[in-house]
Amino acid sequence: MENKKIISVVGPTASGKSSLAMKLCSHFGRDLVSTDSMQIYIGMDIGTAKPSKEDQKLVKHHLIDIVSPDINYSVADYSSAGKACINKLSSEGRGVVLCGGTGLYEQSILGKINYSEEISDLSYRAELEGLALKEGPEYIHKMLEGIDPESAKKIHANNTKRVIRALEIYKTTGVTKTEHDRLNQTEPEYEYIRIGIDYLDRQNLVKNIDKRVEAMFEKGLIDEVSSLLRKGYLAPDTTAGQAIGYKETIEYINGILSLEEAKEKIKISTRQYAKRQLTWFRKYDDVNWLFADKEPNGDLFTQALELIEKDS
RNA sequence: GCCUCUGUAGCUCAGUUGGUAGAGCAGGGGACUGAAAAUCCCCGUGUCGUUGGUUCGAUUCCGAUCGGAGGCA
Repeated sequence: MENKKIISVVGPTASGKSSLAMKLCSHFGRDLVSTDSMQIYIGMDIGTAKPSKEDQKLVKHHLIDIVSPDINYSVADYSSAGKACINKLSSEGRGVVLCGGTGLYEQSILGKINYSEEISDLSYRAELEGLALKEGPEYIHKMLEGIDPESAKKIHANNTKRVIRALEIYKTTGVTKTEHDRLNQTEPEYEYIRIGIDYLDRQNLVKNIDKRVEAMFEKGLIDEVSSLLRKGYLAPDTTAGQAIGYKETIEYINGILSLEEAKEKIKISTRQYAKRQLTWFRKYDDVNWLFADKEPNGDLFTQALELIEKDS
C-alpha cells in the first residue's frame, strides 16, 4: 500500500541526500522537488552540485533552473512556487519527494508559516543599512526596541539583517514583527515524513566534502564561474554571488587567492555550512535520522523504505 | 666552526619589568518567519622545546642541550 505523504530528505551537503531521494523517486514513481536555494539558478551547475542531465532524465526534478542568477529569489517566492508545484503534481496523481539542504525552504513548504503577502521595501532596507553603518548596529536595534521590544529582545543587536527585517515589516505593514509572526501562523498544508541523513563520525562527512570540492574543479568550476561573470552575473550583493564555491573562485580568478587557497577556503566554508544545516535540522523532533557511516544496518535506501513502511 | 634570531593552544602569533598565559583563524555547540550556501550568538589548561641552576617561587633570568631561520667564515 503506498504512502501518500510527502517524503522529505534532509541533511547536510555531501551527505548523500540526492542519491537517496533519487532511489525513493524511482521506487515509488514520484517526482523530486528541490528545496535548495542555489540550484534554482540557471547556469550554476557544478558549484551547486546540481543533479546531472542523466539523473534528471531518470527522475523528473522540479524547482531547479527556474531563475537567472541576477534575481534575488526569496523564501516567499520559493514557498508559493513550491506549493503550486506540489499541488499541481498531486492533482495529476503524482507523489513528491522533497530533497535539499536549505532548511528554511523546506520549512516554508512543510511548516506552519504562511508567506503569502508581499512585504519588502528595498529602499528602506538600504536606508537602515546606511544607518547601521554610520551609527553602529545598536542604533537601529534601539529603534526596534522602541516599536517592538519583544523582537528586539529576541534578535541580537549585531544581527543587522534581522533587525532591519523586523523594522521593514513594521514600516510596510504597520504591524510589529511579533504581531506579524503571530498572524502568519497556519496549519501545515501537507502530511509528510522527514528522513535525515547524518554521520556518526563527522570526519566521514568532511571527507565527502573535500572530495566533492576537488571534483568540482575537475569538472570545470573555474570555467563555469568565468562564463557567469562574463554574462554579468554573480555580483557580490546578489544571492547567487554569495554562493559557496563561487565567491571563492571569483577571488581566485581576480588573483586574490591562489588555487590551493581558494579550494581550502571552499572546503572550510562548506564544512561550516554543513554544521549549520545540522543545527537547523536537529531542532525538529520529527526527523527520522539515518547514519550513513553506521556499519551493519544495510544501506540508506533499505532503511528509508522500512521507515516509510512503518509510517504508513 | 662562530655569531644573531627563534621555539607559547590544531595553525599564525601576542604576553608575563619573575607569582604557571591570550588574540585571530581552525574546531565544537546554538539561534533562525520574504538575503538562508545568508546573518548572528556562546565556548580558550596549553608538559609556555628539553634539561640543570639562581630564587620562597621560573614559561619569564642564567647555563647546557635539541629543533628551525638567517649572517660570518
